[in-house]
Amino acid sequence: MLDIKFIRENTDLIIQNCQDRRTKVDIHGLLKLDDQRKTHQQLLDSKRSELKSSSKSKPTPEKIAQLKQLSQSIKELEEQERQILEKFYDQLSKVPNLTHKDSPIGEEADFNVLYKNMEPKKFDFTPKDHLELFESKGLVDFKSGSKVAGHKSYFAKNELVHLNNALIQYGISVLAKNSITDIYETPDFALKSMLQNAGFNPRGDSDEIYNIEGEELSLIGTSEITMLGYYANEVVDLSKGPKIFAAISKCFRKEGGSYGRTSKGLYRVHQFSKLEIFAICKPEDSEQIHEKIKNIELQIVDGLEIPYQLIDIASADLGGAAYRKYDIEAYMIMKGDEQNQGDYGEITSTSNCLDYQARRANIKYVDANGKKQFAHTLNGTAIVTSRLPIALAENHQDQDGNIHIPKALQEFTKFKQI
RNA sequence: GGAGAGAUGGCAGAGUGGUCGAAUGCGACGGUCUUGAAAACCGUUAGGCUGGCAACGGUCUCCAGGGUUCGAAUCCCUGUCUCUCCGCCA
Repeated sequence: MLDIKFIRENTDLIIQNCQDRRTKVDIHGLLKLDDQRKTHQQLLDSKRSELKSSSKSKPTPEKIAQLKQLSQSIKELEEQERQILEKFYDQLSKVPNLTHKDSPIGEEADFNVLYKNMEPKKFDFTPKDHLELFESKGLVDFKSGSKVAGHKSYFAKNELVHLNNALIQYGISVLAKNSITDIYETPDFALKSMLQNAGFNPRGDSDEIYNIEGEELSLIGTSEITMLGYYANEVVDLSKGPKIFAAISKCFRKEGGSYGRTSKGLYRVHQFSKLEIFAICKPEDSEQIHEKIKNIELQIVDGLEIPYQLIDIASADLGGAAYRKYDIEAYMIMKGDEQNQGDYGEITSTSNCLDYQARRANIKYVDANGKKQFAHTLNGTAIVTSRLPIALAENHQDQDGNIHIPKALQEFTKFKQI
């Protein structure tokens, strides 16, 4: 969330930003709630003060009757305060983060293409999509997956399992080359309050999040949640530089209502594994670290020899927390239509959230003046199973339906092709 | 899963109904002393919200949420976590 004082002092900017982000929030209403909150607090404080000063020693019986009344009115005021605060924070948390000056303003499709590594291969045969390729080799089984775990679940088998493991190991090795050696395996579920810290809403009818019945727990959609939680309410020591981690977890997503060609096969599934990059840093370092994470992602995908485009996400598609977001989209046959052989589909995403998440999760560091300040947080995908195998299979297939394993991956698996 | 014990400031650890945001010790920081350091001594040492130009105030926070009471770190209930014992288990 943003600082209410900042919103007050930059109201026009915030209102414009909400428009750019296609987010409907009543900023003037929010400021009124803030006024209400303050006035109410002053009233409550003065009542409390009165009661407190009378409670320092035993009062006379006549006095007690008065104090009872006072105490009662405080309870009523406290109840009102709860309601005001609930409304206030509900509204405040809807205000999206600021937007980087270079992020394109516009709808989801208005992203900027920053870089393309190569032209997609022109196949001199009709290329298959990953589902055909994997199913023909018996490497993926959606039928059994659905039987066991419902729609869109699957069993990965044999070479695909080895490929997934090799990808993770490959990702870890690239991170290590970039001096990211701290690696955490996180819980795959977390308290709902932790999801909210990260800007997810596990309450109500979520289309995205699996809640665990009878528990205050949800399955995580990304280890960003657990990593943020790890540092929630902590003062992080950044005196020796930023904290940059790798985190491994399963990711669970409901993906409510997504059917059809563009989410075919492994593209949109309920469960996958992810090697994530997560960073906490001082405000002055976050842009540079964002570039660094982006470059690591490029290295990873370069090594896989997959055609891709790097895009700067447009304002309407940034979500609530990101200040700037880069996605890498790989060329995929499955994304094609009658006109095009294939098209680009997201495989990684890295966000700079500034102090938006840290403010809610209360993650601080000590600045040069010894003052505690909110840190900046960033995250980015290193490796994601399911989507990377799509890109590998569809771009490295031959006429016989074999999939060639790129050289960089061969170090981590015995297969040269599958 | 059962039985018991516990959760207090950066850390350790007092505090079982009123003047307690909280003794004491350690650590940290500042100062005196010293050529410098150590020791000793003196002092400072939570965060949020909020009022005020400021000086300086108000209030909240002793795991969390409820409750009892004129008044709660202290009493009651629920939950979370930690430890010990038993059970079960990879």
